[in-house]
Amino acid sequence: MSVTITFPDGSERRYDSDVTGAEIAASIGPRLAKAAVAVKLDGVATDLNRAIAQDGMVEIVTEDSEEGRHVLRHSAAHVMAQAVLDLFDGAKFAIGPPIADGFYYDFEVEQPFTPEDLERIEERMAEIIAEDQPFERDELSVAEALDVFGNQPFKTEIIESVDEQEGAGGSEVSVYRNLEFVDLCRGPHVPSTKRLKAVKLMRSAGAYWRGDENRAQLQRIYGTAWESKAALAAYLERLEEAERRDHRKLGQELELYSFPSELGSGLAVWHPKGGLLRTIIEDYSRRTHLAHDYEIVATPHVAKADLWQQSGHLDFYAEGMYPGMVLDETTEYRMKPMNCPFHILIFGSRSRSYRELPLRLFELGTVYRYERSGVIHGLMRARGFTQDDSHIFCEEKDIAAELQNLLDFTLMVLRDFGFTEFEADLSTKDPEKYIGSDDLWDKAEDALRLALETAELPYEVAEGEGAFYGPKIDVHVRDAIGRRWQLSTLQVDFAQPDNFDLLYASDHNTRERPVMIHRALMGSIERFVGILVEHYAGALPGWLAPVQATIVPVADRHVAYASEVAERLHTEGLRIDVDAADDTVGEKIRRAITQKHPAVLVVGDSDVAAQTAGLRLRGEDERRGVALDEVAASLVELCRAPR
RNA sequence: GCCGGGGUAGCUCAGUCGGUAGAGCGACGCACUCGUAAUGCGUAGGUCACGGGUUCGAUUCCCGUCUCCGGCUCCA
Repeated sequence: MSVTITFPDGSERRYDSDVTGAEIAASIGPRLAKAAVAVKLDGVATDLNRAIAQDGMVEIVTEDSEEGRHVLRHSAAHVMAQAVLDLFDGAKFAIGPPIADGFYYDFEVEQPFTPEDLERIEERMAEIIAEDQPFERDELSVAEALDVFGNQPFKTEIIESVDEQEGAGGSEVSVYRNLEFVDLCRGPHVPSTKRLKAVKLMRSAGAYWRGDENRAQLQRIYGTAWESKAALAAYLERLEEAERRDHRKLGQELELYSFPSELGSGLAVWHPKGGLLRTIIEDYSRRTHLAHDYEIVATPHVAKADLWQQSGHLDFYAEGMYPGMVLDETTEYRMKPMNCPFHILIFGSRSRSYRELPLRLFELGTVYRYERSGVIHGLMRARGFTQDDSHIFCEEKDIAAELQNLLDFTLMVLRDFGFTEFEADLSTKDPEKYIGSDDLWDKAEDALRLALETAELPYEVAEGEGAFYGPKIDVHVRDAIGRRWQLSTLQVDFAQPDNFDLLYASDHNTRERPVMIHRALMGSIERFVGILVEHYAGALPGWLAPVQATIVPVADRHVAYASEVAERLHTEGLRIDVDAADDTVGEKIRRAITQKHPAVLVVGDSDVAAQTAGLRLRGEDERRGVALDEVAASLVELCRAPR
């Protein structure tokens, strides 16, 4: 008997029946055999040592692919559990999947793991790996499995719930053994533990069983595993790079903002340089909105609780709001967690005509949300922040055109700030929970889809993930080190116009309900600044840099000339500092560079004589003796705002 | 909110097995007047997060609060 195997390139080979993936890989080449960690048979990943009994498509999964690393990490998770069960008597193990860049395993143990425990576990894992223990697959009946895992309550629960993800499907469950250690698992795994060449434990943390905070709190250990020591080192370097870019650290070093504990958690103060950066961004936001036919409004930070009752926020969102302030023992006020009700009141302040629509109200609106203490993270997740928020009131027939324009506007803004890679999520109707007619939903979803396709934006549909009041698009960007951030959100809302009984007079003089679009492009100014700082590692482009150039006088006698040069450049609208401190030239240059200023000018005797300066642009070598006009032209070009 | 780990000078950190503390950088002063990523010397600067307890004595041990970090959960 023989089987015909088809490869991804379309070629075919015949093998003896019951050939294994390992043998197929070996028949193709020794390098492939060495790199193989699993095999995909008709798209389903399985172990290298399983016999293939029928014709099919075969793809060898190698350790340097994402799928291959997945296998490595899954196997590493087993080895970690094995080590923990070896070292900690009575430890119960729960689940241990591969995740992006690593893996984890959850345990129930007497005491939380200490850093020293992690070292011991890592050492034990190294021993297990060195022993080259084979991973062997076995299929057990439910009864057998319950017997094997009799003293493991989490495993028992998985078996009883017949969780296919964890290897328990139908009447059989699959398990993997290496030596005495056995775990429920769907596989596949590497053939033996020695294939794990670069494994490192990262940290431990609390986590809930099944992610449910009402259930047992387990101890999770995170680890990472890679195909080689070099790949592991590169990953650790990436983590360090992310740490170097941390906007909380850079914000302090560059004197942009801080979080005084006297204010309370999640509340930032903006120092002069950060305040300037913010102002530049806000000015950009206002002028581009005005240019796109938005009208700027302003609204207060508090409002009567009744308003939030009417908008529904107090029913659905009370936990996220600051508590009430009762005035005169009768009236309760709340900090605003959103701007929409205010904009709605402006719309409803008088009768509206179809001639005014779409009516686009824009506000840099500062809102306050009582985020749970554990989730606060610098500017990324704060309790007070300013949205570049707008509510667009339009006729049903205009939704498509409006969304189209809006998405174009959104991408323009994101590109202006230097982002080039975008991905979107389209969240659609949850058939269980929605308001508004199916027809309206279909129209809105079609309009969102069309807008995405016209903009050639790659997107994924999140089926049923829309809010009950309408579908939405979220736009994500990739930053300089490949991280994904959600920035913009465009939401269609069929509910609030109803809640507030908004009407306009149509061209037939009938009263019609407008459709509302909520949208924020940067999302929150605070968070946007945080993301920019991390994206640029603090080295902001010229137009955003609070100080665009520092002038360094070589000696005291050059300070006057330095000030003249600064004056000259100020007239071009440039933001220039003169560093007249009593330090060496080297020290002042170092200071300007570590402060990430886009340009440094050095002026000495020869520059005074020739009306020139030494010009050193970020990342470039210095040019000596550049004429001031050329310096000015060069800096103006470097610091030009996108619009 | 939950689990774990922290909070010592402006910053980064060391230290005190319970007897009220130290470095580097920064700041300030003096000298130097200097041409490309740290000039030298000196000085000041601390309720050891806050409140309570134990103790002859607490920055150190215990409890509580605030706050930060890493996760979990959450982000209408």
